[in-house]
Amino acid sequence: MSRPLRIASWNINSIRARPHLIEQLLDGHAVDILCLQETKCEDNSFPRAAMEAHGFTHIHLAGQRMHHGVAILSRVPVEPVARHDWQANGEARHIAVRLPGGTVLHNVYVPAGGDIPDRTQNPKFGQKLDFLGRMTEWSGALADPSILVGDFNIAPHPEDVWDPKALLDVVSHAPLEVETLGRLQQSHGWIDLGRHFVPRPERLYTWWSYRASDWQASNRGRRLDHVWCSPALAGTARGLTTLVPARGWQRPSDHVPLIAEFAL
DNA sequence: ATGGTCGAAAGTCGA
Repeated sequence: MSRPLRIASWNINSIRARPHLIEQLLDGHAVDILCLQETKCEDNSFPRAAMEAHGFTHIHLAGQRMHHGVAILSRVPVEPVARHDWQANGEARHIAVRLPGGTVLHNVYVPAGGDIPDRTQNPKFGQKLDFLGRMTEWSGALADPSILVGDFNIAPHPEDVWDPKALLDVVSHAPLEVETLGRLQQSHGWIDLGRHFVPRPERLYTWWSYRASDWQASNRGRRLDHVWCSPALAGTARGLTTLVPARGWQRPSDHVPLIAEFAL
């Protein structure tokens, strides 16, 4: 039997500003498929040749100027299947491909949602909830065995944040958005591989703010990035690595990569 | 402790 397929998910915070991070990830880890969020560039300025030089010859992009943007880079043949616009506003936040064998891989960048967890005071928070609501309608009708990765911008459990009390009224851990994400998870029975492999109450984070003077010493992290899979695929999941040291690399992203292994 | 730091862009804004 061939070795498991390694699928990485990473909010890179501008692909053009951080090509060195891709190099460093690939030097240390065998990645077959790389899902990126916040590429922040239009498709015609994506560093396609540099990625092809790493063997990612199958490149599928949903980018836009300045903000957002997602990409799936693959060494193995994959077929593009969808680019959902769940807000119907043109923002590039989703791309999906079909893997060999038929599993569909979805890469999503959920809206951050602004600062105040109340849609009447903060329309961005309402947009985040509505985005998740439309994802839930979509997810409830999903027939294919699927993998859903990305920056969900929500840390659902108390152990997913450094201080659950301090973050109760902070967007990313507010009860309303956590409940809304829970409905999305229930709509398909999604398996949260982060907690499948690192059960609570162990703490697990994937993001640390740039604003801390020493991210490692203060360790005020949040688990905003996720890999979910269909129940039918749970038995194929072989592991999920959260590459925490990447937060300490040169000119880092504020998010670290997740690397999931599937024996598909 | 309402600052703190990034990127894209050339103002600030979004994160």
